[in-house]
Amino acid sequence: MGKNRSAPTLNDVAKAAGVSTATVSRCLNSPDRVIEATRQRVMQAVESLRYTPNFAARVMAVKRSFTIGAIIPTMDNAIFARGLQAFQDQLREDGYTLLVSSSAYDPEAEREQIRTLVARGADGLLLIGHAREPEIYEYLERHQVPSLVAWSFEPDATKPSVGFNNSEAMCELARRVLAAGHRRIALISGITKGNDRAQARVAGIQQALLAEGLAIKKFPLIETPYEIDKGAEAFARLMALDPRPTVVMCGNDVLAAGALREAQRLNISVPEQVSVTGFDDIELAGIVHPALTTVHVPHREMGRKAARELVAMVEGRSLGKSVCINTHVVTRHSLAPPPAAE
Amino acid sequence: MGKNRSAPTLNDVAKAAGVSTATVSRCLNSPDRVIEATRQRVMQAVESLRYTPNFAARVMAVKRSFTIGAIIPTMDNAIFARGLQAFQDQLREDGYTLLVSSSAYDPEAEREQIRTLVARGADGLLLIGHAREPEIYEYLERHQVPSLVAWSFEPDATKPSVGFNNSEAMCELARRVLAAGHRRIALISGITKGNDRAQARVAGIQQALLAEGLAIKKFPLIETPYEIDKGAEAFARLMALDPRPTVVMCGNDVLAAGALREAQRLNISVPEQVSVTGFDDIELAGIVHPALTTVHVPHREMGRKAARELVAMVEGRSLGKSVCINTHVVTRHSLAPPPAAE
DNA sequence: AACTCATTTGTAAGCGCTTACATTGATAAT
DNA sequence: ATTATCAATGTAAGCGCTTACAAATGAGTT
Repeated sequence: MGKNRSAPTLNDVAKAAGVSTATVSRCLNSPDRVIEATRQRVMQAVESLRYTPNFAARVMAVKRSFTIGAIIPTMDNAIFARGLQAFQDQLREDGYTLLVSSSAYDPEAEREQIRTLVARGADGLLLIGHAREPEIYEYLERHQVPSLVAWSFEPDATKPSVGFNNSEAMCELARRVLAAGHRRIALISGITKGNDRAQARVAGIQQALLAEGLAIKKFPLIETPYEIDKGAEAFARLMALDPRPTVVMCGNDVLAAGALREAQRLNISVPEQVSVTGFDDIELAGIVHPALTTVHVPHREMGRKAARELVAMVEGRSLGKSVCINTHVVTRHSLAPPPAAE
Repeated sequence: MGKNRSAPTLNDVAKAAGVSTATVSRCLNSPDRVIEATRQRVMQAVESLRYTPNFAARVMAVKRSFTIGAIIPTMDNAIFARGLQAFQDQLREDGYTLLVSSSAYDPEAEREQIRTLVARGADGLLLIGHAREPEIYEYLERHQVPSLVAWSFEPDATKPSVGFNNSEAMCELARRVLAAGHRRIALISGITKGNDRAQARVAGIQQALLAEGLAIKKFPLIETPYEIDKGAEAFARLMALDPRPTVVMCGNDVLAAGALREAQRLNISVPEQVSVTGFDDIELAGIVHPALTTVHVPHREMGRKAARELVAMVEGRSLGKSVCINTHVVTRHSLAPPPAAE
């Protein structure tokens, strides 16, 4: 019959089933508003034509996409993977699809991606961290796209957030470090510019120091991208310092893993000679040698809760409630008292 | 002025600039088909209204979405992250957006996702591995969506593929293992059902054994999901065997990392008492202790090349050419000759 | 029997954009 | 002066779907 080679449309199905397009649409979207007999006929046509509704057309018609966008700094390492997976799982349960893109920690790229996602009709957006040009929030406002911040908890910020208190978490870890007897602390932080999580973690350490009323007002601090090799490099530099720090706290587990690798290369034994700590408690933390003492972040819980809240916002059931996720220090083997010799 | 609260449309811009919608559209899509003066006026209107074109509308009008979909088995660990990142980077360079979703190694879920992506108007699809119901390929055919397989290379398969020869790669590694003197080999494989990569890797080992003309026709084999804990578990079971294997080859680095962790817990020293090998050479491989002897897969290269080829297919410049990516064994410390004592 | 009301289905408008085609006005060629 | 040509812009159809509203049908009420 020289059938048209292109994909079947609602119209084709309607013709095949001998009904109107409206009826077909109803069969697909609210089956109970159509009588059993016709529904069967329509469904059969759908089957035999292998019809798949055109999403763009649907979006245009209903002005909803059932899509949530997420812009994460990177997909390259595992930091965001677990939380995002949970986010997606919960979203799917609620009937939404996740669109992910990564900004490579570049604010300009992030802006671009936000625009793209909005243009694509995302019903809501998940953003990582609060630090962002106000203009972006304005844009989101104007386009009426609900958005939520994760990986950070700041109830007073512009946007609601589902996350954890980075500074407090790190502060707690620092307290343990101090309690172990360390006084010469060094820090390998992620790049703090435009990254409120990294900033807060540094601040957390300062806070702990202050609280102890110690004379230590400053400590060696290296900022570097969240990459294993960078962590290794930074560690080497720190070890060249005189006096050498007795503990190297790291902005996350990836940096810590790098530090550990370098320690091994330099024949510096951890934790006997130098202690190392991480942050995140990703899988890596339990695998490296020695296993990392780090801050455990319940990423999955965070992901799920963020999804629930964002969906509630999208569906108009919430105006955006912030949720604080509790972290805790997990003690493994990379932190021990400093060497006795002074 | 009681401005409409909803997002501005092409029409709004047109009015604001005092031109027709066609002209605005041209300014945005083919600026040279419009005179400088009007363009400026239009662009200004775009700016001041903070206009973002509606993607769905555009897709409907041009029947192209400049979107590529990818369905990967999991985002939960790093196996696919690097390659996918490279895939995305190259795609962006060519003006396409990537939509990722994960199937959790579930064929049914994958089918679902494929339909979703097609409905969303993906111009092309990236699939992992060849093993798949023919019905799916039929569906893709019917919807005229070009698709490409990655992480596997099989020039004779239904779909073109950009990947590597899993069986040959593993065979080469097995040869090294044999050359080191091992005869009691055990394998921790991923689940082979519906996973041609896992199957091929097992086959590669069998091949190596056969080629050596050895009497070893079978070897202990445990299939388990690609998770660290599962790798650890499997390793423990293998160590309980009598006679105990002198080497445990693993289906990928994640399983190997688990094996290593368990070895440490059991106080079995690697490689002195038992050797362990991985596959993939993800970052993890260099960090664990001892560092893994494994198969290096140039994931980034694969990602980029897959993107290039798929875009070429989408743009009608190619009918689908398969590309083989070369892997090589990287020698680190987890593989050594078996203990001398027999 | 006449009427009301609910249920099922159909009709057609409209979502925001692109683009084939029509129109306009200016310049060049005759 | 007249006409052909071309560049810049406008007009309007249509992409595939949903849904407000209308129409038709049938059951229950009085």
